Amino acid sequence: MPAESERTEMLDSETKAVETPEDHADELRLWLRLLTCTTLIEGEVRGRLRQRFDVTLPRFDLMAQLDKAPDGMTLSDVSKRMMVSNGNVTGLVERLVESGHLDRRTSETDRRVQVIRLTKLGRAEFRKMAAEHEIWIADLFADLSPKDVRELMRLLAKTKASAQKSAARRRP
Amino acid sequence: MPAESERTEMLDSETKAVETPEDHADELRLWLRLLTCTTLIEGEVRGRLRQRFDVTLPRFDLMAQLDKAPDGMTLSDVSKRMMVSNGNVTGLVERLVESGHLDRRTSETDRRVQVIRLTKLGRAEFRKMAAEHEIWIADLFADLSPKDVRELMRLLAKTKASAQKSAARRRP
DNA sequence: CCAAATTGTTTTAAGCCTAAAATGTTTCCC
DNA sequence: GGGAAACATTTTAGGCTTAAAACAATTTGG
Repeated sequence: MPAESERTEMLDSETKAVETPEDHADELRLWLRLLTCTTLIEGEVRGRLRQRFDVTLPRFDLMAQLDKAPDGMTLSDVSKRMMVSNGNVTGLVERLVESGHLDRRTSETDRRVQVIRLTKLGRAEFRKMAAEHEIWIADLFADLSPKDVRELMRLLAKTKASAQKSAARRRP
Repeated sequence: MPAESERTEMLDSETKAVETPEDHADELRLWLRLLTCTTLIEGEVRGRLRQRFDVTLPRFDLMAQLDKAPDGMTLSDVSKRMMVSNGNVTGLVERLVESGHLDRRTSETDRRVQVIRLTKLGRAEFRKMAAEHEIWIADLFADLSPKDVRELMRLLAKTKASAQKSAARRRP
């Protein structure tokens, strides 16, 4: 009679005080695997963007956000969407304005706010890159069946929700 | 009669020249979700490490590698395991030697090679951090059932293999 | 109205990270 | 043995990233 109890209350007597350190090895392994996958794919995409278009991944990501927002976005919005710090966006935008890919203007109605959008050049270049990028991604995931993809989507949605909940517990 | 053909050869006549751009939106969404999960969890872990132990995530990761190798590792080994550039490891190690967490020596048998290992201090501090870290991870994944965890492990293994294959196709 | 709180952005200081070139060492193989 | 190739690491130059502090503008509540 094995005493296996996965993720349930402990059943032995005097249970409250026992404080058995639970086994979290599986979750740890899962996290490392998740990280490996992301690092692997991200590195591959980074390299291809550099070789093929001489552009960095963060610049591409920022342009991708703006491509979805024809009327532009504020720096804060971009920062939240990209999940990076405000200061990070400031520098990134500076360089992309410099290179002629972005247009930046102060909001008429709130002078704190900077609104940025893709220039014509920026949009054209992004579209070209995005078309190839999509193919790279498809190739990187090529061995997953449509069912695998659906299932992964579902489980990652659950993962995201779980992590957000955990983060919120700490930072209410 | 829907013309849906998921991930199969195209069946229309004159097929070779047609070059229909396939739809890769699902894979793209999957990649973005994967990236979101990783960024979310990584950011959370980074913040907790900083607040709780005043240590950076890369330092923690490097120590984690060394903790598994009591006899030490070469810089190349570390670099491969962590999937970061060589130069990156050089700097990271410099700072950790400086702070007394790492010991570095030139190999007796091959003077090109630097072997690094945790010092007593480094190991002790790492163990303390790792214990809490494991709990954080478990909490971040807390809403996944054991079955979810197994299933995610399986699908991510498949993903990793697929991505590696794709990367190898490009860089033979 | 106006001080305090909030919000949006930039600045700062430090560290992380990469790709590519440079340096030093060993191995290969003729 | 000796030159070429391979290997391990460091250096370089530039960019990315963060947390925290500083600054600026707006909103809020007495």
